[in-house]
Amino acid sequence: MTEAPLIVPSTAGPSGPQDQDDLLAGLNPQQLAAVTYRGPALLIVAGAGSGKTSVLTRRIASLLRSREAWPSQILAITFTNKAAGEMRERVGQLVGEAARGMWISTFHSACVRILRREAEHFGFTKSFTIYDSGDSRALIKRLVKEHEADAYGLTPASVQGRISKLKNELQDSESYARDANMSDPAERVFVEIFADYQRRLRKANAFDFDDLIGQTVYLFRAFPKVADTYRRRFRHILVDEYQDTNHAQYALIHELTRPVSADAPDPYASNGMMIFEPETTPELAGASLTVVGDSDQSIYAFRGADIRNISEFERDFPGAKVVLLEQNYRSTQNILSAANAVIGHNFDRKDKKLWSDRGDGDKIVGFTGYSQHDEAQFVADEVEALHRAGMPYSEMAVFYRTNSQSRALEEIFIRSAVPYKIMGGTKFYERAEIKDALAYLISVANPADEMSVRRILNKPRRGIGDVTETAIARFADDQGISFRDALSMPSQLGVGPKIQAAIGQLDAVLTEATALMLPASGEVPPPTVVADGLSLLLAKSGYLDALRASRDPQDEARVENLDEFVAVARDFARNNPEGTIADFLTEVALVSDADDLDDESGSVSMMTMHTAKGLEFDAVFVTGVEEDLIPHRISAGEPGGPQEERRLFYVGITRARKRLHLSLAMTRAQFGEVSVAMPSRFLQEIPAELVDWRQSPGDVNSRGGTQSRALNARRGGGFGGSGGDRFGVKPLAPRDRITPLSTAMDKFPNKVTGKVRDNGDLELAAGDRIRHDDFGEGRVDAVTGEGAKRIAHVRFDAAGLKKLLIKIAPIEKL
DNA sequence: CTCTGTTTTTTTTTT
DNA sequence: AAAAACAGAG
Repeated sequence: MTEAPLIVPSTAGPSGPQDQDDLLAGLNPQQLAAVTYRGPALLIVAGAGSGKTSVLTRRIASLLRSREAWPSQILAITFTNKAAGEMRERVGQLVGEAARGMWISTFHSACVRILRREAEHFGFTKSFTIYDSGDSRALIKRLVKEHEADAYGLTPASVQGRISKLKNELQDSESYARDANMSDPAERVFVEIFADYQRRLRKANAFDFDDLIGQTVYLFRAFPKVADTYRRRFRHILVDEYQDTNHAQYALIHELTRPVSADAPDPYASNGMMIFEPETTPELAGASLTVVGDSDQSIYAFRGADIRNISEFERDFPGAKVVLLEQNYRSTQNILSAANAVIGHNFDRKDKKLWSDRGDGDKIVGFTGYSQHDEAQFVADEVEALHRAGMPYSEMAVFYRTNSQSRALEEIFIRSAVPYKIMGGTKFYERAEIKDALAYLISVANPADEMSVRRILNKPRRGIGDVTETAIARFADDQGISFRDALSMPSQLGVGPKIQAAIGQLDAVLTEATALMLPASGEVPPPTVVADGLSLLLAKSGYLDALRASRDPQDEARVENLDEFVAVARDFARNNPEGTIADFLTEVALVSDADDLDDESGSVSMMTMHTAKGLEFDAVFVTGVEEDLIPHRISAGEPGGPQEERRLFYVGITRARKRLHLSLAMTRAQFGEVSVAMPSRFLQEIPAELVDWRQSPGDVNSRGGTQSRALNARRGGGFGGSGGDRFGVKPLAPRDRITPLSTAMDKFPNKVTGKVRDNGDLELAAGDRIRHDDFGEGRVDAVTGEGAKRIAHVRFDAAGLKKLLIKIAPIEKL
């Protein structure tokens, strides 16, 4: 099809073509096409590191500069809030103030924004709350118990998973019940729980994560007039990471890109997936849609991402233009060759080869440790070596498959005094004390949310237990009032006077906070209300006092966390002077792991490979490259599982600009039990000549002698039996030697070396000789840092240069 | 109702 | 190994 642009880009006029020159400068022909093409639908297939963010921002800037679109007509969807912020900033650099009116956000944030405006249409209020997966799990857990569903083999986790999956497919309990085998009692109970769950959410004036998308689609379909206002508004829709959209998100995009007809058609065609239907005479054509993605980087099938959304884009949008970006501007050729080789083993993909003109670069470094601690030590040493060679810590990253793997790395990093930060894991907002604080806020903002009120009922301990809780719930039911309102009449609950007083006290605090944060008399509260209200709640409820009075050392940290949370609220007030409590809660509910990545501090980033998507670093360490980890054991059974794992590994590899390290351990402790780990099958998919094995799986085998470690056992050429020479192993330079011979199998395996130890008072000075449990004897070169963070720089006789945190290192002065 | 000690489960990835 | 769930005493 010939691409006659619907709108000719940047014709004459005050904003002439020369305005575009800087936007188009330095682009290759494909990138140029991706920026300048105009038409109803455009698919940009963007391989890793092919400059897609730059293309996307320039495309937006180009639309704005040529006056083809007002900022308010642009909706750009990114994968994380962090990515959204970055894109806003980059567009801002290109077009200045015009960047303001655009919607650049995640699917979830955009939907919250729409729902807050339109919630009243279908029985919610604009102060609805958002349940994160922990909240919905708690609710489901209660329902499972009430329905005694465990008797049918339904666990909270499985129910939650199934409901989420169904919602991603835009199913509700009724539509599911129609096709389900209802003679199976387990199915019947499941449907009941699903329906109940939905009822409770509605009663609590709350949406879960999946509802944010699904209910927005429902809203658009049930209220075409509402949908039309958004269709008229957004004329250019751009979606990043399109390969990771699920069906609900796909449907949302379709709803938004429908043509708007002058006469709103009443019964909405329920088969309405075909959007360019000729029979209506549209008053306005559908919005132009640009999607960017790479099916090789689709790693979210487990949460409903449907790779067909991208692979069948051309069928869904007939006449769509497709642009392929294959030149990689990020990595060296060695890294790309490895990536290409790995991903080439996936069979059902369009062949696509990334290439680079940056030269071969360094070889990939491989290392096999005896244990996960040994592996971590390798990473720490290598990080230090790179840092000494001039690479900032912030340009290095360590990836792993599962969050639990971070522990061993963290231990060694602390001991080696390597600055690091962990992205994700137990997130700040999932800590119990923060969730408690949030529950207090929600109880004020959305009193209908019974879950939150119940949560704070006995936090801090007020002597209110199960019995009282049930009594309150029954009273509320009988009187037809909400759980929250029942708290205001403690004397009628039929509980003892002591407990009445406790309930009355809680009610008074909540009431006071409500008066402060949501003043009845339409006056505008100062920006700091959220922070002030939060402080008030925490202080007057006795929550902080209880923590301070406790002698559990963890509670000290909890107080600090709460202080930080209040600081977050103050920060929020500064950035959003008009932000309401609902805005604050939204922001908190939607922050993701990748979002709190800020590169201003110089520390090594540690994260899962999933979190790593969309990021890049000079040096990357992919750890735990073992069978049962990557590919993960659980994925082996799932259809398409191993393929998705391979894509995940591919994502990890392609994050690296200059140096890539692949490491594994030969034993790994899991569940508190040590087991033998085998090298990942993905390792043999990388051509041997690309990898410089410092210590190969074969080497380690010949020492450990458990069995044939199956790396490459079935490959004839290049790889072979257990002979280390076949791996091209180089002897380690003494300085880089990681594992002294004496610490081989017998000493290193799985020793939890980070046990409680306090050398706080140990005085060391340059010139002192010391002995270290693992590294042997050495001489102190220098001591830096203060107090608990004093660091000894030690030159070990056998193990080379190390940094040690004096307070906890297993050392003694000689 | 709360505290303490014991048993069981957990680790796949996330907006 | 650590967190969560559970059971029983006070």
